[in-house]
Amino acid sequence: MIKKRLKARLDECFTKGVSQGLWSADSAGTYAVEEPKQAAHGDFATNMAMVIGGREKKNPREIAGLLAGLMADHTDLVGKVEIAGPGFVNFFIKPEVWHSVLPEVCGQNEKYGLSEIGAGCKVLVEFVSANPTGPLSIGHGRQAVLGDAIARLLAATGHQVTREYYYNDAGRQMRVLGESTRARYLELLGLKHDFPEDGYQGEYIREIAAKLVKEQGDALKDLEEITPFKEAAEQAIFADIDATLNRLEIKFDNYFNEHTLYDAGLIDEVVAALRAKGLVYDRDDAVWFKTTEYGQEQDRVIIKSSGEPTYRLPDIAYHREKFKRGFDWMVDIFGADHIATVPDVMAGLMALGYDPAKVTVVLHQFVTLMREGKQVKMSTRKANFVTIDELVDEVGVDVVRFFFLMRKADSHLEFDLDLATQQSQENPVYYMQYGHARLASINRKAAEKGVARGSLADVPLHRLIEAEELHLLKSLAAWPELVESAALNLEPHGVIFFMQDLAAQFHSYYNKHRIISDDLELSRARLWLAEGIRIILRNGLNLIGVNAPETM
RNA sequence: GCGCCCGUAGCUCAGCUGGAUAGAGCAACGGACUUCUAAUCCGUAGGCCACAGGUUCGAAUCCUGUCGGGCGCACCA
Repeated sequence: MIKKRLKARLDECFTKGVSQGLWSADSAGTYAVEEPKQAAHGDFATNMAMVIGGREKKNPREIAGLLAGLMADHTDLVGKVEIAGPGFVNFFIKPEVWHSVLPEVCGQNEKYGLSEIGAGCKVLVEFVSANPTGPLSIGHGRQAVLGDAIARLLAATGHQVTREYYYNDAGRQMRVLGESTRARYLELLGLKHDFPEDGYQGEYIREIAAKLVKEQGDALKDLEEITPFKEAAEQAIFADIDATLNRLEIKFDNYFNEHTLYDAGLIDEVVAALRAKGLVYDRDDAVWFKTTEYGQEQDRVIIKSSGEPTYRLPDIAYHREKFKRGFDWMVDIFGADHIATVPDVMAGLMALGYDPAKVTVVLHQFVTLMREGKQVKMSTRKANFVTIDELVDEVGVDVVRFFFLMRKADSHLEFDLDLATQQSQENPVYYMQYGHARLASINRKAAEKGVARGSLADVPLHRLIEAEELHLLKSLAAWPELVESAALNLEPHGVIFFMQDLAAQFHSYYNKHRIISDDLELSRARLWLAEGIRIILRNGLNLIGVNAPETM
């Protein structure tokens, strides 16, 4: 928030410099305000002089001098300006400016950090999208939490967010599911049965079959039709998935069934549209899409010789629907194993005249579960399959959410079960939660001792002069910008790193300085600072869907 | 063979829209609880940012190549 204010002043100076003929307008928008790593280099710095110098073949340090002169008009914000190194201009913000962030933070409270940069932007976040063939896996879990956090971030920045789950309850997978269920059903009745070659072997199928036996007895034993089995399985599995998502506090606004695309004739429409553009042809009884026109190595089949579409066609049709439904931005969260589908969908959209730049695909890499230093093997169809539900049973919702969000999506995620189950110092989740609990405890203590924070207007915030205090205030001021950048870049892990740093600063400060002391005025100022920190920790934890406990 | 992702401290990872002396947690070692929650803090140690070139005032960050790891490359999804 202070950074933005400084940037605005800098832009003013830049324009003034242009009108005074000090430099040309060419460098507009190319310079940046950044936070130097070294405290000695000021609160903020700009590379403007070096950028201009480079472009206009002028001495950067001279430009820096001119800029520093122009900044002399802004002493209300900047206390000291220094020219350093190759032409950096360093700014030292006045302490009272840092003090002024506290009323904003505390005044806005729950709303501090929210913004409207996404106002008017309708965005669709598609995630999980697992077909109902079994419980959610660890990989689905990462995707669910990631998608949910991204949706929360986008909503926090004013976007109009729709969360959607896309699934298909037809097709081969589901047929095998039905057959697997029937086989277990017959098995339970002690009848002859053939378990499908590639059937689903999980225990959950037996449970579904057992329920069928309980409810219907042997009434289904002579049925040729697998539909009742399939439907029973689908219903039970979806209920299960839903329950798991609920535990993780994840809700969807809409479930989009692939089937509706067929029913509405939209699949045929897409084929016809592509064919009309000459981008589709028939060969070997199949229908091919000329993806080579869009830079791919080979054309792809969109309708098999059997007459069934491949996954590409409905995927394209589905994304076309997203556009037609009026979304300005479409975010797809996919596992890394779905990389191959992305170029096909993009090509399809381009062919249909839509702008693929409006679709952002977030690919997340795989999760490796570690226990006692060794990798836990996860085979989808076999016995040692680990579900997200089991993981939640073992470590709890907060830890699962936090661990899944700790890494950027691009990184392989190593989930250390030993670390996650530690209810102690090593576990990073508790570090932040403990910070919040500690702050809440300070408030209780203050009340107990009869030390009221008082009205913010009357509190002598200028008493906050310790380096740690100013640094904390600076972090509080940076929160809204952090949320914005995490949202626009679809990177929830940024929130976690920020909060970890804030919690660390607070813990350190707490150990070094007393908040409640005999100095009543100072105590009040510090209590307000503490409240500001607590507000951000709580808002941040809410943003990633982790509890902010009052006590621990 | 082709495409995408990754390679940073012993381990797990930030930093990557180029900026000044590369960071955190864990593990190791040494300290701090009569005072607001020690699930905390302070200190020590730990680095050819995989490698080699290139771009420029300046590269962990951008480009090219090499090596290593993961994931894909169906008329499966």
